[in-house]
Amino acid sequence: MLAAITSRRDPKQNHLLAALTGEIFDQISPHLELVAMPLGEVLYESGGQLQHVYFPISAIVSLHYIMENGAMAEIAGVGNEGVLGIALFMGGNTTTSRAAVYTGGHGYRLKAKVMMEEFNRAGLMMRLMLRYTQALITQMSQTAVCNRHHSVEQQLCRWLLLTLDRLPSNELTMTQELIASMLGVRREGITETAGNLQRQGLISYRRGHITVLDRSGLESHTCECYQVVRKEFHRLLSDTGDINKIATRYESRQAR
Amino acid sequence: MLAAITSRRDPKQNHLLAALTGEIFDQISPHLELVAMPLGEVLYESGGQLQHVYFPISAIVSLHYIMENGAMAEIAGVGNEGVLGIALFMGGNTTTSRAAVYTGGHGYRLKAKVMMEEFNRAGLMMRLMLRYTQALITQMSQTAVCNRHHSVEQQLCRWLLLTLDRLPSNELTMTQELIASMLGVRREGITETAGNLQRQGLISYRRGHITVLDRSGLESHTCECYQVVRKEFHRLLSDTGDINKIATRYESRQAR
DNA sequence: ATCACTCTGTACGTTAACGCACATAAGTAC
DNA sequence: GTACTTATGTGCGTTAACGTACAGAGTGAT
Repeated sequence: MLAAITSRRDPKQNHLLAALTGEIFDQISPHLELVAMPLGEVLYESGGQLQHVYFPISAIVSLHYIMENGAMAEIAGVGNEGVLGIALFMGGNTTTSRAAVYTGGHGYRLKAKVMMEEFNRAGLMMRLMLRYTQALITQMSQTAVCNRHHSVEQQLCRWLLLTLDRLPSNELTMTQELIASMLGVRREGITETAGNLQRQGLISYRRGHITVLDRSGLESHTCECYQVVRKEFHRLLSDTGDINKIATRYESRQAR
Repeated sequence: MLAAITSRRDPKQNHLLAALTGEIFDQISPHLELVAMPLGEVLYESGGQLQHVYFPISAIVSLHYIMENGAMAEIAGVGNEGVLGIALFMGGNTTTSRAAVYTGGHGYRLKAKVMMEEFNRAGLMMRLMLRYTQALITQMSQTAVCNRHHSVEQQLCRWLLLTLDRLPSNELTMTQELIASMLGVRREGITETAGNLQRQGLISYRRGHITVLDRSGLESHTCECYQVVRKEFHRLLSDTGDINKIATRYESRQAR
C-alpha cells in the first residue's frame, strides 16, 4: 500500500526532472526530498534568501507581487512543468515577488547547494533551467499584455486553462475569492463571469470546486495569450533531447 | 575631430560591457561593432532568429508584444544598462516579443557565435548576462503589476523616469502618440495626463520633446513600481565586482 | 508666404470594471 | 438539527479609461 502511494509520487512526474539524463538524474536523485506543499504555503517571501529549489509534481504555485496597499497581482504560475527558485542560479538569490501554493499537493525539493553544484557544471541541467526560465519569461510577458488589454472573462479563461494544463483531472479546487486575488480583480467580477461560463455549459462549479466541461469552448472564450504561452513552453521544452545538440552549436572550442 | 567623436562612443558606456574584466573585454573587444540604432529600427521580430546581441550606449529599445488586432503593449525597455537578445543564451534563440528602437542612438553589437563562445566559458560573462536577465524579469513582472493596478498617470511617470535613467540629459525626444503606443493606452490619455504634469510644473513639452523639470516631483506621482525596478537593477548589477565571489560560493568542487 | 502634414487639445457619449452593501446558500462544528 | 462560518449572488452608484470626432497649433517643404 505504501509502495503504491510512493509509486504515484515519482520525481519524473515533474517535466524538468524527467528531462534529465540518467547520469545527471542519478547524481541528484539521492538529494531529492519529497515534500508536501499545502494550500497557502509560502515558499519564498519577497526578498527572502532561497534555501531550496522546488519541483512541483501535483502542487501549483503562484508567483505574485503584493503591493504596498495590500492588493496583489499574479505574475506567473508554476506547476509540474517547472521549477521554483530560478533566482538562485540567475545570481540574485532572491526576487521582488513571492511564491505561494494555490493548489495543494506535493513536490520535490533540492538544497540550494546541490542545485548550484550541478548547475555550475554548465551541462544539461544548466541548459534546461535556462530554457525553462525563458519560457517563464514568456508567461510573464503575456501576463503583462493580458493585464493591459483583455477582459476579465478572457483572463479568467486563460487562467483556468493554464491551471488545468498542470492538473491530472478537469476539476480545480479553489474559491472564486482566491481566483480573484490571483488575477488582481474583484471577487464579484469572477462570480459574474463564472456564472456566464456556467450558463453556457463551459464549466460547472459549487463552493470551491470548478469542473471544466468544455475545454475547447473555454479556449474560444480566451485571448491569444493562452496559446502564445502554451506554444512557447512546447517549443522550448518538448524536445528536451535536442537541448544539448542545439546548445553546443555555439560551443567554445578553444580554451583561453 | 573624428577622435573626439569616437571617444564619445566607447563600449564602456554600456554598463554591462563596462562590468567585464580586462581579460574578457579584450577577448571580445575586436568583435564589437559600433552600429547606428535609428528610431523605429526593428532589431528582432517576434519569432525571428537572433544573429547578434546588442549593447545600446545611447539608443533605447522597447520589448513589446503586438496583438492579433494590432494593439501593442510594452513588456520592458532596454538602454545602456542592458543587452538585447537574451533569448540567444537562454536557449530559445527567439522570443514571442519584438524589439524596436524608440530613442535613436548608437550601440555595439556582437555576433551570436562570439557571444555564445564567451558565454559557454561559464565565467563572468555568463554570470553577468544571467544577473541582467533576472533584473529584466523584475522589470517585466512589475510591468504586469502596473498594468493591472495603476493609473495612466502613474504609469506615464514610471515610464518617463525609467527612460530618463537611460539618457544623459533631462530631455526625451518622442511624441505622445509614441508613448501611448508603448504603454498600450490612448493617445488622448497621454495628452491629458501630460497636460496635468505640465500645469504642475513637473515637465514641459513641445511637439515631440519632453523636458523633465522636477524629477522628484515625478517620483511622487508614480507608483512603487519605479523604485522596485530601480532598486533591483541596482542590487543585481551595481557591485559587479562581487559577481564572481557570490557565484563561486556554490561552485562545483569535484569533477564528474 | 503658403501649403501640407503631423502633432496636440478638447469635448462627448459609452463602457468595463470598481467599491460597497447586503442577501442567500452551502458547508462545518457542536 | 442548529448555529456558525464561509462562499456565492445581486444590485446599485461611481469612476477611469475608451472610441470617436474635430479643432487648433507647430514644423518643414516648396
